[in-house]
Amino acid sequence: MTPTRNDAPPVDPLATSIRDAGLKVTAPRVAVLTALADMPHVDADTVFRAVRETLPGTSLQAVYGVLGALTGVGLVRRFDPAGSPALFERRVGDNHHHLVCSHCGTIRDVDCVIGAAPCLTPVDTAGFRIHTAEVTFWGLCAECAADPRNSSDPIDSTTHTHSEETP
Amino acid sequence: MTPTRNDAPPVDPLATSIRDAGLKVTAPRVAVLTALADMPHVDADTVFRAVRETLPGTSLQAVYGVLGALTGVGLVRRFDPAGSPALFERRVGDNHHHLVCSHCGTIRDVDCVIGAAPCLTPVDTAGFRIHTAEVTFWGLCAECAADPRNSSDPIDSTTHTHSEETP
DNA sequence: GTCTAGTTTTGAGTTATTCAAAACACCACT
DNA sequence: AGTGGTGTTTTGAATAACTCAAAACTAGAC
Repeated sequence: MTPTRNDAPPVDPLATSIRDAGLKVTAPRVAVLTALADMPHVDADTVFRAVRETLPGTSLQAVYGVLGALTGVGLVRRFDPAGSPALFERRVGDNHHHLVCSHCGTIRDVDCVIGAAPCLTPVDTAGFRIHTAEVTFWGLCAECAADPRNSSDPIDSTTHTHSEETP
Repeated sequence: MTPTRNDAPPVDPLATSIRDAGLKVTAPRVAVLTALADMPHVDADTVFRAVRETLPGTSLQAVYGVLGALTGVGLVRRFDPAGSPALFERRVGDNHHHLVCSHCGTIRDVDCVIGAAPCLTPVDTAGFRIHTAEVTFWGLCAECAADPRNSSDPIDSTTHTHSEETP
């Protein structure tokens, strides 16, 4: 215990990162970043519901706006798997990739061996000035692969719901 | 010239491929495949407008249905770049990848060095049974890179329109 | 404390896509 | 060649995920 005067304002690393990125620090922004700290890959609506817990009255549009702003300055990364709404994550700057379960939609990060983007370059770049190589691995997660019902699961790019089906 | 009897019915390779895939051969299906033969990466609406030329009265829903069916049997490949509607292509079975211009949305195919999917495997598969590695390269196409206005074009994943901006 | 550019709210609109029921047509069989 | 039945397509409507715009608000520079 050090019951001394406390005149040093608590430095909130979240607020600092927002400010350092050149954005104004606002409650919705802090709330969105906080929500993303708990949940690795979430869509805008999930962020919205999480933000509402701590900051009721926040609008969904504000969440879209905040996510857009944070993504724009590189504090958040956006990732659009086919058949799913856009997902957002705080892990940023390491150009990692994603494993997506084509049956239940679960997502796992996988490290990029190279680290920096673009970690890959095509043989023929067709004159493009490439800045990113986005890699998405599709497959069955351990859980879905273990379920005998999925043993012959095709590449059904339409069924990315997180549902359990009853036989 | 061999002006002989012609009693062998003309074998339509398109119709044959559809039938061989286990689907009924219908006019909309042939029309969609024909349209895709001309256009490498198009969205459902573009296919729809092309199909209408030769087969008026075809509904957009039919086009969605046909594209879904053809994708399901592997005659067509679907690809969902972030910020764009789903695109369809007939080039199939070679696991090729895509170059996307983040400024104008132009898409170019790039050969997969390996050929078969998954052409890549992450170091840690987290127990996933991976079947595909989907690689998308983002950058500026030669044309957009040449335009000095785009020389500092950021990774603006929101501007994938095929528009020209007037200064 | 005040001002102002940047944010958020409020309210509405759009786009891409899917669902469902009824009409229709391909093609296996007679 | 006709016919039946299942798979397709049409018709009509609904939905999810996002975007736009104007008015109200507020963080932070002065």
